[in-house]
Amino acid sequence: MSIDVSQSSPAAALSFRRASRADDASCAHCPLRRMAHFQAVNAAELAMIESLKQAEFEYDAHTLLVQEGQSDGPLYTLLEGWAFRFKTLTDGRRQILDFLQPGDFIGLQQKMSDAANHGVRAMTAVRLCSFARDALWTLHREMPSLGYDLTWLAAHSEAHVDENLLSVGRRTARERVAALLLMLHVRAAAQDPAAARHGVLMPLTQQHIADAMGLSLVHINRTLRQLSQAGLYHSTSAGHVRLPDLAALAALAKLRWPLKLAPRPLI
Amino acid sequence: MSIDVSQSSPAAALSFRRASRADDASCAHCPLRRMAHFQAVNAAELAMIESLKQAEFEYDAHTLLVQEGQSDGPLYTLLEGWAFRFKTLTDGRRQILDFLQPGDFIGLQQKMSDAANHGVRAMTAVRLCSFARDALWTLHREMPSLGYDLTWLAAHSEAHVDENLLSVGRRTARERVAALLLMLHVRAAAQDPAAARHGVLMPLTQQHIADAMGLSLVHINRTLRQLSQAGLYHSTSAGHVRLPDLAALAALAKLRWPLKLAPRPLI
DNA sequence: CGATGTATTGACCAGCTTCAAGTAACGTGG
DNA sequence: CCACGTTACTTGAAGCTGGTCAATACATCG
Repeated sequence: MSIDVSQSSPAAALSFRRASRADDASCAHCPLRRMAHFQAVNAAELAMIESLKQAEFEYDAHTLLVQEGQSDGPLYTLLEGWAFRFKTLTDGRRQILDFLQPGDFIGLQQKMSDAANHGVRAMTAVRLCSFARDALWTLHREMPSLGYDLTWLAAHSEAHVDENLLSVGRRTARERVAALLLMLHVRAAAQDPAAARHGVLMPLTQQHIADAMGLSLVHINRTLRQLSQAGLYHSTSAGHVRLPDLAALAALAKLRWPLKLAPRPLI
Repeated sequence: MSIDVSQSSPAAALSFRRASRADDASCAHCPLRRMAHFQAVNAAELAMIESLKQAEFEYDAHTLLVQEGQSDGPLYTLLEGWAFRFKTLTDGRRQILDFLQPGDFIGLQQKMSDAANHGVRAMTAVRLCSFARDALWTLHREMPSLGYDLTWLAAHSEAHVDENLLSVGRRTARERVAALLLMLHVRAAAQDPAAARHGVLMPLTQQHIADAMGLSLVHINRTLRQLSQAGLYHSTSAGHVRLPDLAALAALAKLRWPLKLAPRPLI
């Protein structure tokens, strides 16, 4: 059983720092927008996004970005680093719902109800772009194309959770780990296709994998070892992961393959 | 292991019939709109919805409404009956993602990508309201308040999957069944608060519960029996379910309680 | 140089699956 | 009206997947 105690840990509570708005924080020069992985925007859309942007923040790894049950939580776009969404049971058992990578929107689901029904925690140091509280409605009203993008993001966020639910509900431990590594690898590689040849940076601990796949830490360890011995998984230091045979992993995971990612809207 | 063979079953393939547009199928008189459970719309919004509505269809129980991988699938609002969304592995194992009740939107996620990444199957006879293929973009463009509602629906659909993922990943069999029954009961009761005193109509088979909670049919049977003997669950004939002590079930399921449902937008 | 977080491995066992068989309810056609 | 097919539900027995407990190794870091 995995218990989430980090909320009450003083280290986690104190481990954040803020950065005021950087000098060149304009959305036009946002490095994410240069990636082919993200959809292009026109000038009007860019101006609208810019006008709703409030500031950039930086937080340390392990910072709690959104608390479960929090009302009137923040609205962010993740610019740098990884985070995860999670839910806990009343006795503390934690389930990771999905992992967030640069470009992902934080707080959309929560703004649609009176309180957040999941928490969000940074896995690495993160850089965030924060938006005005009423940005969602403003986007819809003033710029329907961006409102449409919000629906797109919500739908695709659900698709990630759908895939994880399929894994946790119907895949064996080996299949789950293979599927998760594969999905994260594809998403991470899409952000930097060139560098992905030699492996991809995936700042996961085995505890993260366990909490995402509904398994115990011990069993994840044994399963990773199996995959490693089968030559399907190789992890170097500092979270650098190489998956030498993606197709074999996909077959093992009973995953439809190949997987092609559509360009994402970026708000 | 649960294998989904029903796609290839001739009974399922032939078991649908269509109904042409009914005489009084205007949205203004839609019985769903009279429920307090759904948000009110103004005249302009109602006219917009009406203009995008194409026809009403009726299908028999077990009909496949959306096929996994289908491109250019339909866009429906479920008016009557229950359905479920599901995904399958390449070897046929099936996971139910969530259950759809009247008022739920079908096809939103699928329209946001080039192909449906999940299937939808009717559990009972269903009545559906179908919309034009480009209705999503039209709604966003012409009536931002309804575009916002679409985002709302997508976000809340994800919340259901989140809850199921928490169950499947971190709850024991007893807790999972308790949580599922409770969530479905609350949603069903919201549709007809008056009738809910004496139990609620839930057209679930034990196989559905098994496929939704990632357990085997046999184990669901034993678990339901336990709950029944504990006096927490009572099922009469024809899928009428009574949960005598909701708070006790919630405590058993480690679910935050009470659960209040916000009024849903209805498109 | 302890302190802390992460990874690793062994031993034991329990929750759940699988296999198997049988009952019950219902509709359909002879 | 009964025989039959179909679907849903029930129960027992055996065994496997993965959990729990425990101990150790290893790294980083203030």
